[in-house]
Amino acid sequence: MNNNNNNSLDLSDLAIRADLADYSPVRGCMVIKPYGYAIWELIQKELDQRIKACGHQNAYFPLLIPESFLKKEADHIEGFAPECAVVTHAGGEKLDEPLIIRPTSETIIYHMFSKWIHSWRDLPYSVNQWANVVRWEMRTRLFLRTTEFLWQEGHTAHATLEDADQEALRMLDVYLEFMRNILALAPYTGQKSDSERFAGAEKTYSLEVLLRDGKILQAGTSHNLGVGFAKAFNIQYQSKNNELTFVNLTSWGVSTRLIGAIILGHQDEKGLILPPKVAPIQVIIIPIFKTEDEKNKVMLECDSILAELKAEGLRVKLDDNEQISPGAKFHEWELKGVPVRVQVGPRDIEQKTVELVRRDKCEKIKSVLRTELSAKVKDLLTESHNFLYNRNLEWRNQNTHNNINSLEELTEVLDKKGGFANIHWDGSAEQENKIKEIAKATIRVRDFNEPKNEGKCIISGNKSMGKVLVGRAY
RNA sequence: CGGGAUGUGGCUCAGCUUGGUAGAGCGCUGUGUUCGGAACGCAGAGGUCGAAGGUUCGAAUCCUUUCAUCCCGACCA
Repeated sequence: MNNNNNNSLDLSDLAIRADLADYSPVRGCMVIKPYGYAIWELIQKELDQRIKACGHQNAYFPLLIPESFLKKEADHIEGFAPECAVVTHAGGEKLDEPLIIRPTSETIIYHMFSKWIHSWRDLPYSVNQWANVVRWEMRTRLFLRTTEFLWQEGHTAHATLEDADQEALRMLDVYLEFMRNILALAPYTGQKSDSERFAGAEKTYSLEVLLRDGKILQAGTSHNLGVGFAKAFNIQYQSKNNELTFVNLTSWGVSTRLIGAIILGHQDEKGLILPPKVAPIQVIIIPIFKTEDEKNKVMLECDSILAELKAEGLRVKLDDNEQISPGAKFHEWELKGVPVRVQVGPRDIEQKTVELVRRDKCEKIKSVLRTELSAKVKDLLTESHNFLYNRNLEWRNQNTHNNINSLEELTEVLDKKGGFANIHWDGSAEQENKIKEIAKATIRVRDFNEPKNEGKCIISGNKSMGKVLVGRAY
């Protein structure tokens, strides 16, 4: 209601002004508008290819889950019960058993797995689904935490815990490659602490992105579920030596939160900066003219540019709205984060050139020869991706603080600089709680690339088996 | 669920203290001049002031109740 500040880092305001989404009449829910949904479709397309390349096929499981299913795995129900939306009435009558609107689909999928998996020959078994889920979160934020959100959840079953672990790590790697090469983001990857683990999992791995405002976003997770769910849902197979054995499961997912990661990971004071590979419009063409004669010439040129860039396979749009001035269009398309802008005016027609502007650096490239346009635009898109990725990587590295030796220092550095603190922690829940309560931060992950050097916990002074990344997250 | 704030044309808000029957900017419609970084003129359309009740000759304004939203915490992809 009262978004009257000009803080460019205000996500809700930006998402709405850039026309990605709007609030819905239901608290915490959002309407994803065409421009925002187009980003999601591009994310889906790229990720879906990668998931399928791993041998996982798509399927679809129902939205409604019997309440009793959630209760079968003790940790799972404990973790999810408070945030479930429950259907108690249907067809004008009270239901014998309430139905849960899925907050995630482990239970229904594993119920089906128990019917489908019988032999060691069935393993590994896997399925992925693109779906919506509902979690009644207390506080919501557009794209980062909405009551209903869209995601992809993959589920696999394996003979051994090691196989499951390998799969969970493989899918984490898929996400990492995707985030680097498609979203131009450089997350840390690693393992979660026990308290941050998914409800019902043995191990949870995650990707943690540093945003422009110094806060951290968990952008995706991959879980090794062990045999917990298999026991709860009785998923057993006959091994080669004819023994009934529980399977080891994994689940992994990323959501529309990735759009939040893109917005907050790349934005600047002018608005959105979309990574070229998921930009619904990669190139916007702006015609500039005064007279009718100029208009004819300029529009003819713009049409030819549009056709040429389309033929190159680029996502291009010609902004031929004559009601607003070119200057107004510059601002609008900058707000919307279009990576490359092509400006064509009478001067260009005369000189057989165009003017290019790249969004990431807001840099003008004047007098590009018309004949070199396509090549130059493609170069710019590649450069822009690299620029955004490197900026995010450097931002993360510069804001990873390694020399912190006390809880006070931890709090101070997070207050002043944000980012990640890489600290020794003794592994106890007691010290972890102090980090939460005093430094107002959480243990994000134990970074895979951090050498496992012994040290002393910065709080207790007890022995630490390696550093963990701590920070303030959304 | 605690703490804070706000509900007035599509959007951002003024008006409320000190009641007299609603205003600005932006946007929108039409039109003319503009157009290389957010153009301007003219003419228009659009509001039971979140809801209910009360006080009053009279309520956007005062009182009571209620609903909703946003921001800060606890919870989470």
